[in-house]
Amino acid sequence: MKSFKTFITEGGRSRGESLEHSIVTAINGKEEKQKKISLGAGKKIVKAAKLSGTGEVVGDGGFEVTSEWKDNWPGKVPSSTKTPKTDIIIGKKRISLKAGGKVQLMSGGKNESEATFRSAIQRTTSLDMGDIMEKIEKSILELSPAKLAAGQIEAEKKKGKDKVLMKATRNHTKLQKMLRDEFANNEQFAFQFAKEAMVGQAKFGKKSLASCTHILSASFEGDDVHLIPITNKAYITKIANSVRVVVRFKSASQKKTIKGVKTKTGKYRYWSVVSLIADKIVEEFELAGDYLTEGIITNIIKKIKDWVANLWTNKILPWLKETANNIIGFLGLTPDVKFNNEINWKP
DNA sequence: CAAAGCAAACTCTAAGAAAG
DNA sequence: CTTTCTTAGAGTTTGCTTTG
Repeated sequence: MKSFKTFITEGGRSRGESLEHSIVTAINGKEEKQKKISLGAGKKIVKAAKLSGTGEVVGDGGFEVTSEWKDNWPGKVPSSTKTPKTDIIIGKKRISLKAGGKVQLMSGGKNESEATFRSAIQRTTSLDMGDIMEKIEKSILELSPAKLAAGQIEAEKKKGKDKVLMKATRNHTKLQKMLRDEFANNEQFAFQFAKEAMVGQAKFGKKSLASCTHILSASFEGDDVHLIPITNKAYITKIANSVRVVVRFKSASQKKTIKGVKTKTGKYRYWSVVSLIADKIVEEFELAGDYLTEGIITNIIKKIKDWVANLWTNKILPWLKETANNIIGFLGLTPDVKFNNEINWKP
């Protein structure tokens, strides 16, 4: 018989968390049935991803952020922002599990967004970073910290009376457009921003248990399994290119406890967030093809050989001469991957 | 010890797209 | 032309930790 407490926590567990437990119990011996997860899903994932070693589910507590990250808060970094990217550890792999179709990579408030932005900028060497980046940063700094509105946010927006709320809303529109443009036009920036949101190396440090080394994606049924090391630039590029940037409010109803009963006051607290949403993460894997999961170099060479064989004579040479970027674009890699020393260009 | 603060899961909705 | 399906976008709830 399960204790009441166990019953409660199981009920309260999200589907993603349940799948974490399916996987971990599967690899540790006997898979335990989880709510909303069919028994066997964990085992299927373990097998398909070829996982080995002992598994554990990583809890929330006890992770510290780097000083680079801390700088973006005026005082203490709130512990609620310190959720690790790693969901489960199996053997030496620190795995972030992305289950189901839609995945939210981040949904950070002002300081979290600023921290992510800065870490991305610092890791971007692209030259075309004009004043747009300054504008974005300024806009991020204008994001709203939590405030209290008279009623529900949407209704207050319609009324238009709350000046602070209206100003913040205009800023959201502006910032969202700038970020979307930048994601579309500056591949390096998009890459670094999305990577940090997924992996957390700047936030927690490379060696921290809270930053992940692998992304594991699967359906809740245990199908469509992909285990990708975060060193796979082609994969992160794919995600960065398909991610949707959303700048918006989050809100929560204010509650007061009157004589032991929680009652809504009618007011709502709201704050700005920057979200990164990947809609069809599994399909992205399929589209990206097998060079994601297999030896990347081998497949690049194969790809080049096929390509060269077909097109060398009439198209390639002039095209190649035009700009090195064409090669990079074709391969779907980010520019700082060095590969041309090792490849025999002849078919 | 209530309230603030926060992320993430969960849920609803408006509006366009597709089907009948 | 009407109904149904899909989905982008947004609000709500949950479950913590920290603060005053």
